[in-house]
Amino acid sequence: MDIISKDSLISSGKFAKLTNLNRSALIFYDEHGLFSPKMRGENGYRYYYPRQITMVKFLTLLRTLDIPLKKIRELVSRRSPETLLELFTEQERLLSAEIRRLRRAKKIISSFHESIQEGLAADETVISVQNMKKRKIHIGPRNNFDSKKVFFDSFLKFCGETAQGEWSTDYQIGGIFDDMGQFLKSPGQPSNFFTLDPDGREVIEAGRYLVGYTRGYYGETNDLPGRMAAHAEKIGLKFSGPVYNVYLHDEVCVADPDNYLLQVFVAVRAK
Amino acid sequence: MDIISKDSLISSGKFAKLTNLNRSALIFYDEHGLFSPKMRGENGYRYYYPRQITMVKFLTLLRTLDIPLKKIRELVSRRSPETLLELFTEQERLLSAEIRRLRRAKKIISSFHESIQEGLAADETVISVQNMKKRKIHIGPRNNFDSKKVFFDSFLKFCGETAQGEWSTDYQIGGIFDDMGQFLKSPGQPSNFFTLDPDGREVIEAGRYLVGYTRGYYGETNDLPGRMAAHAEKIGLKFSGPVYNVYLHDEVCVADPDNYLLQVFVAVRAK
DNA sequence: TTGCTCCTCACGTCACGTGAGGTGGC
DNA sequence: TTGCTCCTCACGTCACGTGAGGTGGC
Repeated sequence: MDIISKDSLISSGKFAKLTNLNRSALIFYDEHGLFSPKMRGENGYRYYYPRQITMVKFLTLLRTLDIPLKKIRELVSRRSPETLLELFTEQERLLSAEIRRLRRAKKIISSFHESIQEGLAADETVISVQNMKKRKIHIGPRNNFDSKKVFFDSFLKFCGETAQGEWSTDYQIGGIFDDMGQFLKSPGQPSNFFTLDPDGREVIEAGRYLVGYTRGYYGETNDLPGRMAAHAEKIGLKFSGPVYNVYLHDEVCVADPDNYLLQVFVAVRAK
Repeated sequence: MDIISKDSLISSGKFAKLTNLNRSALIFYDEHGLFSPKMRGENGYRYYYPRQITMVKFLTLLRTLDIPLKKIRELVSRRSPETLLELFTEQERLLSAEIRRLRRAKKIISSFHESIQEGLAADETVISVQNMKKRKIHIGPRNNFDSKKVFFDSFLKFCGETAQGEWSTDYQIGGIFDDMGQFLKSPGQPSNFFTLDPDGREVIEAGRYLVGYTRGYYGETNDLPGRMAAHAEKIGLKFSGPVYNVYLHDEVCVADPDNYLLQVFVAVRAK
């Protein structure tokens, strides 16, 4: 209960408890000349005085604010209201930036979470018409699949270029084909890559889409293009606008490349 | 422009640029068996293949989400949609907790910012009536200033006890006196300490307060109590409710303890 | 005497970043 | 020949946390 010693000399262990600091932190500060006990016993014991709590409060406050010890050390002897206001203003900026970074991480998680779950719920055997909601995306430069370039050369180039710019390449990446004709002709070669970036400039419009799924490595669409075309024909729909390819399951959540889950969708209208 | 080599072998430097990773990170992953180039030249040069970008994207995504390499390593071979959903859910929690911590740090900064600026604007020579806004606080246990206990013993005890509980001792600390009589009688011995914690249970009510300032170390009020009593008498006000002591400038922003700036305020009414 | 507390090394953490010193390739 | 790129050590970072091995105090 009354852990304050009567003669006002406090051992390192007790002082640690009172200040809610780890004893090793106290020793660390002592060894690094930041904050030392007022007294040492003959046996080497560290003894603190109650009023030394103010220095501990100073240190723990600034550490709580993630201010590095180096800055704290510089500050100790130069403290002034003006210096502190300046430091706090700057630290506020750093904290805000870090919060933004973490929020972005959370957005990325949500985005993947949604895709992975959508993938788990998908029935690969079925081609169906679905209403899709509007999504923002960032579209990369037009791909150039000449005779020598293959899928991964273009993909790597897209990653390199988005990495150079301010665009995040962390969101899932998909491919766009100008129209169903192009997708049928060269299904492994999208005209552009895009990321499902919620801060992107471009959009995938909300609307009715014909949706199909297939499994396989990047660029492999198996018989899906043909099946989608046949299905549309059968139920009397015609395609409109670009064809989107999105990997709901990719290297992020599947170890075997042959099991990547591709979702293909394209807007449809009645004929 | 075309940094993709024609034979699809990419040196570590080029691959680093394409993936927007530092070359040293690539080497680090290689050395730690997380991700290695598909080929080594006879001279030891690392050569990557374009399709290795998928592994880099996997790694950088998870690192962006602040997932430690240890977990990533465990995950690599056990990836599945379910595992990933679980990991993401947990990481979301961690990120949220960290965001809360940083937000709290920002709140603390704002609080100090306000106090420090108020202190800079204060005129110590003047006692005045001011309208104060409502503030939330957390009030500690009642102090026990018996014959042997001095200011810092009580203060330390307060810090120790708030540290044990869920209360933050990082916000500024002030003292409360039951009424003006008690403050006049023993101005260095507040009946309770409190923190200016915006998540506190108790409040300082909004209203008209008589406000005075003085400089000095903790517990030193100089002639302020008397001056405040005299001033109230002179302008025909009577005191109501507790007397609050708050250090606008303390060890956080002032190196010399004799320059700590104390603000004292107490609600007043017309006689 | 038995715990409990205190001490001082010394090493581990985490994911790289940064030279130093030297070599290979166009 | 001159840069440029690549290599391999090896050490630094940051603020402690965690033993190991031993001693002091009630």
